[in-house]
Amino acid sequence: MRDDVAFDSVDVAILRILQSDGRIANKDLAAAVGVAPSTCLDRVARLRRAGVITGYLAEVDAASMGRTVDALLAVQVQPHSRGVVDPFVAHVLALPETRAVHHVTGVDDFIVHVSCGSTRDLQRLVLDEFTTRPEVGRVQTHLIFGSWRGGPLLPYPS
Amino acid sequence: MRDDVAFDSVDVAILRILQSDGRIANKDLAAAVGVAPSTCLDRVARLRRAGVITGYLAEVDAASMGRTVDALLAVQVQPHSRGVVDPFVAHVLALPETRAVHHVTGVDDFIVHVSCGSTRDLQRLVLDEFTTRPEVGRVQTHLIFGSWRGGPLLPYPS
DNA sequence: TGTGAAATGCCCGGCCC
DNA sequence: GGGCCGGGCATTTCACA
Repeated sequence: MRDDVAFDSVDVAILRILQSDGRIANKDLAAAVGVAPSTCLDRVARLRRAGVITGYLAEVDAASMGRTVDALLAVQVQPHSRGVVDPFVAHVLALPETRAVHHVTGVDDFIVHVSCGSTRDLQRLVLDEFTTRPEVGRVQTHLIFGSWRGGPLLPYPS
Repeated sequence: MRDDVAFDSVDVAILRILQSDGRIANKDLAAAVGVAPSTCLDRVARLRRAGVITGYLAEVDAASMGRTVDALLAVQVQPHSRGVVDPFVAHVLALPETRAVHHVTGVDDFIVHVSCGSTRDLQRLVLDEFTTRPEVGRVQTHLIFGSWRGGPLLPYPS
């Protein structure tokens, strides 16, 4: 990012491991990538400072949080101007059900990923928080049967 | 998950903080939620064992990895049977550009989030890895202008 | 919840490429 | 000279009472 330096094989190995285990001990990470612990610590700190690693976070099981119904909402917004788009995004991000918002090209303007407790909660969410808003046109609800995460993000082309 | 025990305010506070800083020192986490470090450590281990916390991971800046073009691909698959769906998902998950796959209801069967290096790479990806496959029907490409993540996942209803 | 031993993180030096 | 390696101390973790 700030440092547009190329990554060597050690950096790539570090990035791969840290994306699947963000809490691995530096000692173990160093052993896994084949450098001394002090060197490994320096590499990780460098990647962090350069903005390549943006943060660390715990992943939480949605079902444990009472979220059994996931959906993608395809939303049309009118007019498609900044004065309307920015408040809409802010409103959606403030909802406790919102997992992610994507501003996209195509017939629909936004794809919103939400997690609800039931289909009834989902219905309430769509009716009370989306279709009631004046800037919101059509809302198409796509229930999610299942989701999978891709592999770690590595330098492109791989 | 396995332990369907209710969360108290300390658990919720822990889960909120860990979802934005997965590498916080146990000592600091304990101070932030207002319990002794030993107690806090036990709480976190309990949440981990119960399957509420599923893991920890580092977040990586997509631009640093050379991914400047994100898109959502809406894919129709025929026939919509397990014998076709499972290999399709496996194929998509094996692509280095794939960030996430959602199996959804509606006109389209899958929404695939991909990160490419350029629009040219995106074109290649769609043509070589999706539309060439016999089970894949229409593929609609929605470029992503911008994305936002929702807040931490907390017990529902909040 | 508080304490203590073991382990870890991390700053420091010198060294080699 | 920039990055890599090993030593030493402060900090943290984690089992125990």
